[in-house]
Amino acid sequence: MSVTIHWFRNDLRLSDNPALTRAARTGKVVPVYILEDQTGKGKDQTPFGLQQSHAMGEATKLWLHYALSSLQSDLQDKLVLRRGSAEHILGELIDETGAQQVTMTRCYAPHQSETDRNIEQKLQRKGIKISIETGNLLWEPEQITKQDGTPYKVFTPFYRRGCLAAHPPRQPLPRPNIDFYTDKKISSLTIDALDLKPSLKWTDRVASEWDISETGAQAALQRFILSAHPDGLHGYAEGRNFPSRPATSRLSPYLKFGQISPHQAWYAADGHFNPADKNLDIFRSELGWREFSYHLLHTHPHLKTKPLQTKFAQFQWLNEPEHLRAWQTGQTGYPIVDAGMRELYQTGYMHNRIRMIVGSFLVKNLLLDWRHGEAWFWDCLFDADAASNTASWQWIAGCGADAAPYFRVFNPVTQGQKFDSDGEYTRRYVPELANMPSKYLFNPFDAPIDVLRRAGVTLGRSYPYPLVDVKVSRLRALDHFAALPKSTS
DNA sequence: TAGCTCGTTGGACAA
DNA sequence: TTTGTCCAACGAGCT
Repeated sequence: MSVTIHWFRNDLRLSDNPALTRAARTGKVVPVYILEDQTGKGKDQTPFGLQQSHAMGEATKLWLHYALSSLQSDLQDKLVLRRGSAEHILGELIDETGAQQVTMTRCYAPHQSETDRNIEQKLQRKGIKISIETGNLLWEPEQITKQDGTPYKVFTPFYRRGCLAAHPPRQPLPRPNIDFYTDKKISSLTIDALDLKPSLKWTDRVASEWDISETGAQAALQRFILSAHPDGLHGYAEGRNFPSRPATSRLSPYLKFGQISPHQAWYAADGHFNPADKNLDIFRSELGWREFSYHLLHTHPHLKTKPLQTKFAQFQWLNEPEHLRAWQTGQTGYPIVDAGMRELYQTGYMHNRIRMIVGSFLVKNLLLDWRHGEAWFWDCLFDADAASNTASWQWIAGCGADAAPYFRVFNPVTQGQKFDSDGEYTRRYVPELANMPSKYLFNPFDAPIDVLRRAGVTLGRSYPYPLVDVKVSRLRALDHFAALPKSTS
């Protein structure tokens, strides 16, 4: 009897899981999830005193709790849950089950790649076959290079000439039939014993906004593909810019945990859309951005802590903890920024356009280190991903892979007027401004006193004064950025 | 090697 | 109110 251990990691799904399919084809399967205690490991000290570790954020833990619970149910309660070092636990399980093979999906975070290499060597020495399959990226990071063999640094050529010209992504696989290895002596922890659910009050409310399961992921994808214009893929090119509309896929957390594969998302519109449809093209290019982030992380393992453009290492960020706290808690005095930061805290998610606005505000208007923003998102966002989160923060800070001019600074007032013109999104998350007329909703500090009075707003009491003036702080940012040395890495 | 084009998402201001 | 132009400048990527 041939026994294979499938080690679940960021591939918490049964369908389109090449490594699990391989295990199922070989014989009996022992599915295992190992919670590796990373606290205190992989710490990376930045020059600004920011402690950045690879430990899971609170939102990640909460999502994982529910994701494992649904996976356990999908696997008919056969998922073995353990806690500790993966190398040690895989060794234990091999001894207990007599498994001759381990399958797993490739992960790309630098600390994971290192662990994988060690485990691969040790298992091979024991005569165990190990299969690491590509399941979570459409193209392997090292596979896409320029003609001279070096990695791309600009998205468009990476995606158009690199990815699209290479080969189409493989077609998704069906859910395999699994013959489980069963033995009462194989012990497993309960999900509660993994202690992933933070004891904070917000957790249940946050989790109730999502169906955290593989089925939930597929349902989200179907809703997005089949929704009528402008609330789904049919109106994606334009609709995705408006935070009050349900016009984005909201697949990011599912992709992060592998409850859906990018291949499934890539091909889901086939049969419903013209292959040349602009909306489909833009949606796929968003999947391309995810690939690009992994490509950058692969070529720059210190992406989380070190600016990709080395000239930024000397940048003089301000040290203003009260400003950081006001940004985190949605008390900056700029309603669109505060709405975004409160959406993040209340739902574990933030609309993409709003992410750019709050990011630009932190880095450009407040001149605070982008790594503070990255760390806060890492803790609060369900979809916080080792590649996308860091690459995107570097992008908005201007120190990453963005060739655009440094003077691009988002104006939180005009962005609000443009993309939330009726104020629906902003009023939802900043209810103390619910009665402000739209004309002054995004800049209540400009409103005449009688307008404020009628809206029941007292600046400094019911809603804060702005932390900084956007015009003044924009010019200050331009000065700082212009002073950077010309030559770069 | 030289030269050319282009770069996810912008803002301010003038006409 | 809308549209066009400039900001001020450079590296990536390709031919």
